[in-house]
Amino acid sequence: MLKFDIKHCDGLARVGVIHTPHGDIETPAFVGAATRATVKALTMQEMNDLGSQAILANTYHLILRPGTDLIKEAGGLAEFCGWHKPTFTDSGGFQIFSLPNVKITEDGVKFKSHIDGANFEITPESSMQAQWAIGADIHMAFDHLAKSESYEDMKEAMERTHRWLDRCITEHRKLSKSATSTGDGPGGGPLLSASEVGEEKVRQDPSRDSAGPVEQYLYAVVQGGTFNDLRAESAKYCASKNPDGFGIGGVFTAKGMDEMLKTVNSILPENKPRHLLGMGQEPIDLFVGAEYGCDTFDCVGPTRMARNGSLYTLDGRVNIKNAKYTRDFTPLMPDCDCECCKNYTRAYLHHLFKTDEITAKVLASIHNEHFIVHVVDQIRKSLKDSSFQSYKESFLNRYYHK
RNA sequence: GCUGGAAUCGUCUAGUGGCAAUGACAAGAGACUGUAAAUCUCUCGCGCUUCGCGCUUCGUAGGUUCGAGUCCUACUUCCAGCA
Repeated sequence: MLKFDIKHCDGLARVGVIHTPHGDIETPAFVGAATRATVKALTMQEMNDLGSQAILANTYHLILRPGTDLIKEAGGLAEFCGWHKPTFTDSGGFQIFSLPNVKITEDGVKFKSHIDGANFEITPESSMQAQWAIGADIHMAFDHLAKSESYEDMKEAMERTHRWLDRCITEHRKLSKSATSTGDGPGGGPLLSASEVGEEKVRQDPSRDSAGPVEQYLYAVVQGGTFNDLRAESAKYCASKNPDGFGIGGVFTAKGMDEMLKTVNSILPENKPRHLLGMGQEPIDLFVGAEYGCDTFDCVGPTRMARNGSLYTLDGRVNIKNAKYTRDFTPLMPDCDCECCKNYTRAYLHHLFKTDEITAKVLASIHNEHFIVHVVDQIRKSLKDSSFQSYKESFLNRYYHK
């Protein structure tokens, strides 16, 4: 079972530590989105330097390219991409449901690769197998996203997610048993990573289904959309299955999120970590998420917006491509201690974006990722010293110009 | 000097009698939440009461025509070939 220590509580909010085979995550924490085993525009060294504690890769993308067998052969995700800290994988459910022409059956989902049109099928079982081959520390159950916001569709998606969760858990246990019974010792204990076991040993053991750590963990995913009765039902069901932790999925805006999280996180067991899937583009998402009991977050927003020239500051987002920054020789954010703000001016960033230099996206991504990671770090600190409410109020007032 | 060819929005470009005028780039602005996203959208002659209306535009000046960026004449400039 995944070890999660809670150090401090304040209402639903909590400060804790998730102990993974690749190290600890101090929570609340923002997890970098490394969909294709890379945080776009950034090296793992840069991610480490800006303070990131963990990354999340995507099973769907890695199945298509380079293929999960290749990642297994490489020694698992951490070895493959050079990130020797905690890793998550998303199941691929969310991506597949956003593709056109998907065929959903009770068994699984048939779809065409967005790259070359090749036919694929992912089932709860195959998603688990793929995630074990990738070998991240924490896996997400393969869930079903609703095709619309309607109650009927949400209910259907939630119920299928629950049935699929049962299959995910069965398959996960099977794979876990297989991993622990093939020579690497039962459990191996925390902090026993593939690299510590020894690359050669891992690579030469064809009987293992995973090249990652011997212990890998599964989060159930809570669905139910904006309907609190469905959320409650989903949280109860997921909790009853006793997974290692929980993903909260299908959330797209901070509006109404507080009530939803109150419902869900009051039901989920307190002693297991909760990951709010896909939220964190807006600082308010992180404040509300942490306040109402979420421990980790991931979001593509910070790096995507960085690549598109929209940069976070304490006074709100700045579109650095705007003409008004041509002669602005001040740092993007004077109080920021990221590599970008410490060394470069707005005018320089503006120039790099206008000339479409790769460095523009690199520096912007360093800043945005650092900003969001840092906001969550500050939330954690403020919860520890009981200054959360005042920090939240002053930050949000300034950021959203209230 | 002769003979061809060319001149259209900041730049390049489409246009062959119904046109405020095509496309690209540049420029200006906006969007982005478990990444088919280094992507996408909007504006881009001027002015308004802006799902429309008015005005002024395709080197310059005339002409033909109901109507001209498009046809004719002259001129200006540029390009190519020949002297």
